[in-house]
Amino acid sequence: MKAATKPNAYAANCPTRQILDRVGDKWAVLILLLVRDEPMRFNALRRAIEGISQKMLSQVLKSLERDGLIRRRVIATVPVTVEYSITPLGATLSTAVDALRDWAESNLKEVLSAQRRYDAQRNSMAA
Amino acid sequence: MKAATKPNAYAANCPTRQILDRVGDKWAVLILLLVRDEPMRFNALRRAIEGISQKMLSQVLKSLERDGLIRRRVIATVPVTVEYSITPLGATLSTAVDALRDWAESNLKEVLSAQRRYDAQRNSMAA
DNA sequence: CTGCATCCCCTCAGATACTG
DNA sequence: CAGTATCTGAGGGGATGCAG
Repeated sequence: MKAATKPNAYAANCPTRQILDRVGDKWAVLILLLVRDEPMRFNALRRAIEGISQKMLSQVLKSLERDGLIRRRVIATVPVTVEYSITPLGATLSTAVDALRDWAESNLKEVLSAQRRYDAQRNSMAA
Repeated sequence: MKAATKPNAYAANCPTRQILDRVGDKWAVLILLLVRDEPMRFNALRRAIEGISQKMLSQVLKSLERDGLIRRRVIATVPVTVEYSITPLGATLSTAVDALRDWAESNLKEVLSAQRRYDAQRNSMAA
């Protein structure tokens, strides 16, 4: 069809966008950062991440495993134990995510004040 | 209630999560990277980003402006011209986003092959 | 303990039509 | 050109109950 010499991130079909979407997932990034520090069990993750439902957790874990970012290891105990850990691939991604989180923590105040300024502006308009 | 000494990104109320969510937005990042290269007009953005609706574009532009990441400049021509450009704050964020996009482009193949492996595994199970 | 299946709500985003 | 307003469907995600 078209011989794109380099990926166009703005095209709908661009696979890079798939990755970006995954990173944008509400929970995926949090899970990634948690299991990077140490392998974690299902319910440990559930407790660690405030507000996540069991359905979402299991769903996101599955897709992260599918993408090769985390590893699922079943230990045949009674009852069964399942441990999630990060893969080398996932570790490289988490580095990029770190940069993002750092930015967020560093610039949070500035963003919040920009929001206040914007809202104040709008309110004075309305009045 | 609790005297958190440092922000807990896993807590529901953590404002850092707000930022992460914004970055995870399907369109926001694309817009940010586009206007960073050069100031762009509304319809130029619309054309550049395949698949975005005019409603979403206007909505995302507004929230990016609210966050202080882009700047909206109205030029009093007939008909009116509106130009969107990146702010210094937005530029620093876009740097972190670059790292992410680079990761995506570098590791896309590996992710896709991990997905294929995972799916093959599941199919053989089913059979 | 670690999940899957179901129900169900409610938001998000696309389509369409209209305005300054 | 640069938006806003309204309607509507699709689906993301929570709650609950059951299973290996």
